[in-house]
Amino acid sequence: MEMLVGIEDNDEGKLEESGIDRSSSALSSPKQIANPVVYKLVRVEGDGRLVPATDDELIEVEDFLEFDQIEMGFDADTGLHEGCSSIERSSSEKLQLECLEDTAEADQGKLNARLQEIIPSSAPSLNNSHSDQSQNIGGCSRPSEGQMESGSSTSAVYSTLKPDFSMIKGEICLDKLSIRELHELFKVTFGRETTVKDKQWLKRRIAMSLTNSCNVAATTFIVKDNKLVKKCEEGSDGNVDAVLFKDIAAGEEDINCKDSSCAEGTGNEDNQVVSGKTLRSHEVEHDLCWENRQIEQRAAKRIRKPTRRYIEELSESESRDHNPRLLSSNRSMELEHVSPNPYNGPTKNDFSEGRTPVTRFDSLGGSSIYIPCVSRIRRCRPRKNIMPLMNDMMSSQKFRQSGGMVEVANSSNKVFGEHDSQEDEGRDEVLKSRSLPAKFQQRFTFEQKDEQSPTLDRIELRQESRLRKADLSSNSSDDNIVTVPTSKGGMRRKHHRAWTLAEVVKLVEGVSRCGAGRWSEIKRLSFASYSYRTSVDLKDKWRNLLKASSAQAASDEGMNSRKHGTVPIPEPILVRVRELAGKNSQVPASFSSSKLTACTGVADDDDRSEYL
DNA sequence: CTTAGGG
DNA sequence: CCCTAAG
Repeated sequence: MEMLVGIEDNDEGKLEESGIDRSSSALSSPKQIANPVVYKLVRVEGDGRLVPATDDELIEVEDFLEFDQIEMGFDADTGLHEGCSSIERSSSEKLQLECLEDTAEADQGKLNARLQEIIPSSAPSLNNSHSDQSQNIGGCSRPSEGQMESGSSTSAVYSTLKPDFSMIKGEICLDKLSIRELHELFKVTFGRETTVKDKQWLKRRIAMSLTNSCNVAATTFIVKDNKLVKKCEEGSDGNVDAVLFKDIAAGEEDINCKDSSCAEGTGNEDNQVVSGKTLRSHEVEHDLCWENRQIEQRAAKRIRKPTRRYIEELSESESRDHNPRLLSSNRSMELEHVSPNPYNGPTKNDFSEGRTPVTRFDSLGGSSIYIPCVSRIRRCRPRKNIMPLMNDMMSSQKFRQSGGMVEVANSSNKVFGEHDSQEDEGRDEVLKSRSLPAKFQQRFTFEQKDEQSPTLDRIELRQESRLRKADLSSNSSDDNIVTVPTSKGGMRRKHHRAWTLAEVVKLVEGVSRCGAGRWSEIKRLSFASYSYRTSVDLKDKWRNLLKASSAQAASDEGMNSRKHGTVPIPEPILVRVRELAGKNSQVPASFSSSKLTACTGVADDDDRSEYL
């Protein structure tokens, strides 16, 4: 014979107090179970029927309970627990009552319904319902496990009602107990009467007492060797049975640390549904509280449904904050999946591929290697990073579309390695840019329009191929990014990035389009893809180009191509630079104003003539 | 912040 | 490339 401890929602006697009408609400929704819980000791017959416990049995149980109680009891009542206890105590009864209503509302509907079905009246009903109950019971005892797996969160339907409250096969399912029963059990356990109507609270208390643990995740307990072992809760699920069990579990969860939160039950369910995270986080918190108080740590994870109170708190203070704390402090399995904000997850993912890692490393002070990348990123002027990123994406896409240039660039990159980094950055940026689809698209189109003419690209390719050798040497050396300590104390990355022909061409084009001096513009338009080239860099490069062009002009022959050491800039480009320089000097204003349209047209013509 | 110029 | 002054 097993004794089941169940909570019966049915007891309407308590309803009076709660003032909730179960019949109406209860059936419809579990949430509405506000009723008081009565504990009744029931004996489970071999056939699964529930029979009211005899005095003797009660006594036995009492002893049992008392025993545990002695050990743990004070926790529950004494209020030794810090936060929880105080809360419980001070507010417990009143709050609980209040809570009960709320809570009851939520869960109880189901419970009531089920109870009614299964157990019309607390004791008698049990008997009647035994068939179902028996199964349930079985479920409770063992099923609880299943429940846990399934996950109670979804529906914390208390409805579970089944006869579980009593011990079955060594298990005690508090969930099933009625308030009266719970009260009784409470009395037995703690040796005092309680006016608390909150089933959850009662269950929790009892459970705590029984388990000598603060962690009372589940209402169902397994009694082993006179010891109660909590059953896990968890499961929620789809099966009916599972649901029942789940409900139970849920109820218990609610019970956890916060008495005050008792009301949660009801609200919790909703909450759970809404956001598992929040709930869990709360649960965790509660758990922590308990743990702290009692220092008892049960490996068992608690799944706690957030109470309304919690929810409110969360909403106010931000569930996220709580979560992290919880996680850190209390690391429970559940938390992991729940707690992590979706936010983080996604973010990580996004970044993981791209730059983020690098950045992290940087922040960490990780390897210098990564740092460079970061620095590059940083360098990008535009906080508007998005723009650059977008541009990068655009450019890359564009390149791919166009074909030639890109391919060349890629190949060169591979060879040099330098480009690889570039590409990476580009990717990263792209990743980042995801967030701005609209802009991106706009940008993209824009870019396409603006992009260099195909001809140019081809030329660049050719040149690029030519240059590769030179670049190669230079690049390889260039790639290295060196960190230099700054006077300020900060480390400065000095990364020398050789200008590729493609970049030069772009620069020239940009200048032709926007005019010299509009570096930021050029940067945006033509160098979006090169995150590491800042407007300043463009300016500097242009300055160098001018010098080179003039020098070249003076010497007449392109020195560039010949000298390995020097940057091999194709003559056409230099020529063009020269022209642009002249133009700019002559009519900078016009360019600035006209920019794209006028400039482009003119510039293009010039450019083409040059290249062609 | 972007430019311009010097180092 | 970096740094800084200037708009």
